[in-house]
Amino acid sequence: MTETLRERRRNQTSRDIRIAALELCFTEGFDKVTTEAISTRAGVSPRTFFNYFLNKESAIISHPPDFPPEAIEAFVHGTGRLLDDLRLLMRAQFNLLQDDRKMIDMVHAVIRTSEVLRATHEAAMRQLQSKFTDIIQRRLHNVPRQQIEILCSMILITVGQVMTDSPDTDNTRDIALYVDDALDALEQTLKLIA
Amino acid sequence: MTETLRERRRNQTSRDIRIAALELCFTEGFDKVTTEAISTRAGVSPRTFFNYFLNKESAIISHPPDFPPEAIEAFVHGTGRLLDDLRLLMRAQFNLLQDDRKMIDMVHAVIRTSEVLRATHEAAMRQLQSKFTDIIQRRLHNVPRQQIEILCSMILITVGQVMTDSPDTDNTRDIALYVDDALDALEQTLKLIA
DNA sequence: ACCAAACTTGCAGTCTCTGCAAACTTTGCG
DNA sequence: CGCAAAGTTTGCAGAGACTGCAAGTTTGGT
Repeated sequence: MTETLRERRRNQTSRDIRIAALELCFTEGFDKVTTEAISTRAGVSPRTFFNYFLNKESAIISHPPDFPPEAIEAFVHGTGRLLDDLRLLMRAQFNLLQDDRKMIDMVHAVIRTSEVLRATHEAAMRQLQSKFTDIIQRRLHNVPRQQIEILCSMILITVGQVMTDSPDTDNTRDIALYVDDALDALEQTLKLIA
Repeated sequence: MTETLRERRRNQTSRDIRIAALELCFTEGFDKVTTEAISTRAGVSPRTFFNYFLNKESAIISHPPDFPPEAIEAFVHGTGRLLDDLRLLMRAQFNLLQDDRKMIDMVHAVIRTSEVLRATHEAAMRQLQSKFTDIIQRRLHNVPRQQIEILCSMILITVGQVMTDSPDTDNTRDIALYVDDALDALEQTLKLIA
């Protein structure tokens, strides 16, 4: 088998805690929910909560998946317009999220209930950004890293803004459409400045 | 007189705490310093610390000053290239910081010692950003707010990146030069995409 | 069935932060 | 000056996040 019993248990407990946290925070707001309440609902001791998560925030915010390797290669060796190829790369990434769509929307709703949580979310995004920067750098060897960092910030900020601003999702939309909205908004903005 | 005794005392205590916090965190790192240590060094009780500051972070991070009104008007009714006029506006804002130059550099150094602090700093920047957006919106009535928000994010992110990335300051440089560096980097980046 | 490694739990303790009430200070006023 | 109102400081008790430790339980391999 691919997973030992121990691993399955561990994943299950982790999921239990995450879901307990998400459901509680969705109704009560992040700040009103104690780690004790989460642990109880998840059926573990408060101490165990901290064996799984570094802090209350990380039970809600999880790291986004990596970019799919084949999409990375396609981008790095791509020959299209930079923004168009970026769009493809990001769609590939977003498609990985399709399955957790419902959870992701809940997480975004919960993020709106707390400044701390928002900050944690942004920290997670920064990690994504650093991977993102590395990838773009591979395509644009000769461009100074600082500029690429700025470019990445611009893109991720825009995606974030679109995802939290957009009126409550109808949930039927393809999640990758966020990427399109964001990049369109970005292109409009660029015209503004030029 | 312009300030009553009470007000002067209050300002002085606030400054005492801020300085105690900054000095301690500069040498020990934000996470190693307790609110008790800060209070003791500032010569007040731990309870008083929280009468002055909402939390440990806010003793380090303070809100940036508002944009000077005359600079705002100049920008709103300006006729130059958007980015050039923005540059003037931001320089005017940065010039207000000139006096606290030394403290600001320390704050930036301390921010690097803690994720939490960085997050708090970004939250403060977000507030600036919202004022910034309002100002630009006044000049560009007909542009959708979302695009202006993106524009502001881009600029503030770039400034932040320049300020934290730039090799340790020589402290003699005009602080407003950060604005120039940032906007130059931004313009370079835009060329990349076009 | 048995042992070692992995996991869970309780407990005691540190730290941030809040509410409350008692003591003290400043201020405005007669 | 002297006194009341308003503003401030402080101590104390307590909630809640989080850690280290040690004792107990479960699992995986032999």
